Amino acid sequence: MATDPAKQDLIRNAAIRVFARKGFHATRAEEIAEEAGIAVGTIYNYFESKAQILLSIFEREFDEEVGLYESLAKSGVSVRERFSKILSAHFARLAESRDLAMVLVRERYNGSGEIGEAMAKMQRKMLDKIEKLIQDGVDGGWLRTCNVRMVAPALFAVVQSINEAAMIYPETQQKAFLARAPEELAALIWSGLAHDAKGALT
Amino acid sequence: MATDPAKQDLIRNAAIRVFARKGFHATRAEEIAEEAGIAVGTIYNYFESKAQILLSIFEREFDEEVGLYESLAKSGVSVRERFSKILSAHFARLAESRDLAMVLVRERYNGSGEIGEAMAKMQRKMLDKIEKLIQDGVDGGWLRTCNVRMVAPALFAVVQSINEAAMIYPETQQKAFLARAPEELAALIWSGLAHDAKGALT
Amino acid sequence: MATDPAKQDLIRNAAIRVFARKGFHATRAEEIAEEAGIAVGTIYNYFESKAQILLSIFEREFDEEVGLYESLAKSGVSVRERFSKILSAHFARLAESRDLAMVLVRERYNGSGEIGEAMAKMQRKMLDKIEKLIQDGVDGGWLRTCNVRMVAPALFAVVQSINEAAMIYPETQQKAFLARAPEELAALIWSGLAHDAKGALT
Amino acid sequence: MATDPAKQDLIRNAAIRVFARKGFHATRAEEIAEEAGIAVGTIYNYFESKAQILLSIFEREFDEEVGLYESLAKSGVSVRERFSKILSAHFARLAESRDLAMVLVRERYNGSGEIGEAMAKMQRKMLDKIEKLIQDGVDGGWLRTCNVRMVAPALFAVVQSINEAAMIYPETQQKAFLARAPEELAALIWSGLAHDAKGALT
DNA sequence: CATGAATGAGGATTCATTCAT
DNA sequence: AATGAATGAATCCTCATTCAT
Repeated sequence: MATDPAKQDLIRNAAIRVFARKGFHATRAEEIAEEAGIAVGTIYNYFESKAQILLSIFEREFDEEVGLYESLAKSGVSVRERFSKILSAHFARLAESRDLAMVLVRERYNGSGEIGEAMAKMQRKMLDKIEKLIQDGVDGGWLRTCNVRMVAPALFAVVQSINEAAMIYPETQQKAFLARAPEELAALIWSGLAHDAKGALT
Repeated sequence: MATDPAKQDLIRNAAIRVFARKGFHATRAEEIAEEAGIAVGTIYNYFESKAQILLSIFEREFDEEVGLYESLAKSGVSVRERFSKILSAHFARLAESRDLAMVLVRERYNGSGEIGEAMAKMQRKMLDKIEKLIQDGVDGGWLRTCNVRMVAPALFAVVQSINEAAMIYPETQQKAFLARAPEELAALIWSGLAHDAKGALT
Repeated sequence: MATDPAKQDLIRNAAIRVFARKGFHATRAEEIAEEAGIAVGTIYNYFESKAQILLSIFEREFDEEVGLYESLAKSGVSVRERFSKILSAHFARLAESRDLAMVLVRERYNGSGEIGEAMAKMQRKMLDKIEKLIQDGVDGGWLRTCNVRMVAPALFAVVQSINEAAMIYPETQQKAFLARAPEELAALIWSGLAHDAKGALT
Repeated sequence: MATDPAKQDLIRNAAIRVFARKGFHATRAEEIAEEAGIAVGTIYNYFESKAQILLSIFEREFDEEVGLYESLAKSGVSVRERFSKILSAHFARLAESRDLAMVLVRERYNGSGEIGEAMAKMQRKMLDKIEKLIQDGVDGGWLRTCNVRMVAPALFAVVQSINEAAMIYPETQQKAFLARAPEELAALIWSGLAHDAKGALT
């Protein structure tokens, strides 16, 4: 089992492109290899299975996002700013790679067996972070009292809905969505949660 | 190709249960037949393919939901009440069948080829309805001005997020989620969209 | 999983022929199917795996042989006659199917994992029977005292050596071997090779 | 193609250990390399293929055994002593390496194609030697008249049966088997099993 | 000579779908 | 219409072997 991280990235990124085009299940290992410009066998020098590639795509994304949450939690910035930062960072990443965004949305529940477990675990961890963020806001008086276990997934979903919208609407409208997304969503979320519902996040 | 609707339902409902348990791709036609208490071959007297079963599950759901929208649009009730009615109806259906809810969320993007097209089309249609609902609210002064193309999917996502939350959190907590969902989500959505953000939907 | 025993036999016998020709490992599932005049998939309606076919070949043989031992044990015939009967029966079966004989010899240790375990278990069971047969002979005064745990496998091996010999020597000499085998082996086992040995088994 | 005999031995011996553990077919070239403490590629500097390693294991063994026969044939010792010497030498080698013994028994028929031919050829050659040994005994009046083409493989098998017995019975009983083997087998071969046989080989 | 990552042919197994009964 | 055994295309993954470093 080889471990060169550059080649792992090569394969992972090729996989992202093909998964985005055809979906995880419809993608054959050969196609990933072709896209990466390598032989099929090489894939299996770097990943245990096709499913593991998918998992590693999610892991990498979640690690980064969770990392952001944790660094913000330590940074002492206000909850209001944390929301801003997170939304900006999130959509910046999405803008970077439409393919990645597509895969993250489409294949969220496509793991099965061990991989499915691992992916569910990651999502739970992610939600825990969001819950904590909201709870901090409530405790600090920035946000109204609410059921965090319910609001957290709702926020998570709202943010991801932009991806979904972009996928469903024609290609030409995708850019516009992403550009306006942070502002619009912030307004939606904030006005819904602000203690006295006074104004948007801006 | 036989058309007895009762048997079609038998098969469709069996499929919903198995898809919920194992996911669309991991489900074999044989398993659906077993669950329905019939032979594999019989499935193909009522559906062209496994994918068509999935499509028909979505079609039925979307038809019902879209029907509700349309009847509400003609009924002349206020936008505020329309939201109420839609959320109630939606969660009533979810409460009826957790399995159905699970399938609707998980398999949203699992169609490929023709079936994928058909499913995307349905979702677009659904969003159109929601957009129209919001636009009506804005035009009537009930809702603040917003980008409907963006807010519509967000609302759609918020509502579905409850399903996702229920799936990710352990079984024991699922009941509680569903019980509180309509109230909590209404508050979230309404306070976020109401023109002067004055109070919750209730 | 279908269970028609006739078709199971069809497949098993086809497998015996191909295994004899090419060896277990060099035989592709497709070849067995072709030989049986069916499609590959059908094999897997009747056997869990290629290895299971091999196991089932051995099981059937061992069951028959063990059955013979058990019926002889209950029959009250002398040990001397038991040897006679067993040798005759054994070589009669071999004469029936050279392919089967070949497979039984060649693939004795080719199982691995679970199948390997199962095959080793069968051989142990077989040896137990032979040990018991010899012990009875010793207890009854027909045979000299000896280490049954050692002599049993030796006898087992002697009998099987005829197969091996037939495999190694050219085809034309195979018939002759089998015809003379029971007599010659009985003499060897009973009296050894020393010039002044007492007499053959008859 | 390198020819350092020390490294060839290193590889061959590593292969013997792994073949004994997992069987020839289940052993990957990589595992042999690991066991030998070298890289996979190195194996192919010393052997043409994995099958060639197996062949070379057999060749070495057979050469030694055949050499023994030939030196005995020239030495003028009695047939009775030749048997003694051969059995002692054989079991001495077995005692030295259980792994080797295991491989010799298990993989006897696992060659295919050219390697299979070569291995069969060696076994034929071996049997020729044994046949000659027996024939000499018969001609010299030491052994009773018998069908040498049949008795030779039987003797060969009897001796190897000890390996098989050791493999099938649990590890703890293996030592005991080997210690008593020469005596017990000599008795069996020389005098058979009949109660009134004349006497053991020594 | 040694290395070990890259290669890609090869094969077992699966499973949606068909169709003879 | 119902059945379920038969079909065989499809695909993941393995692993012996090569060869650039």
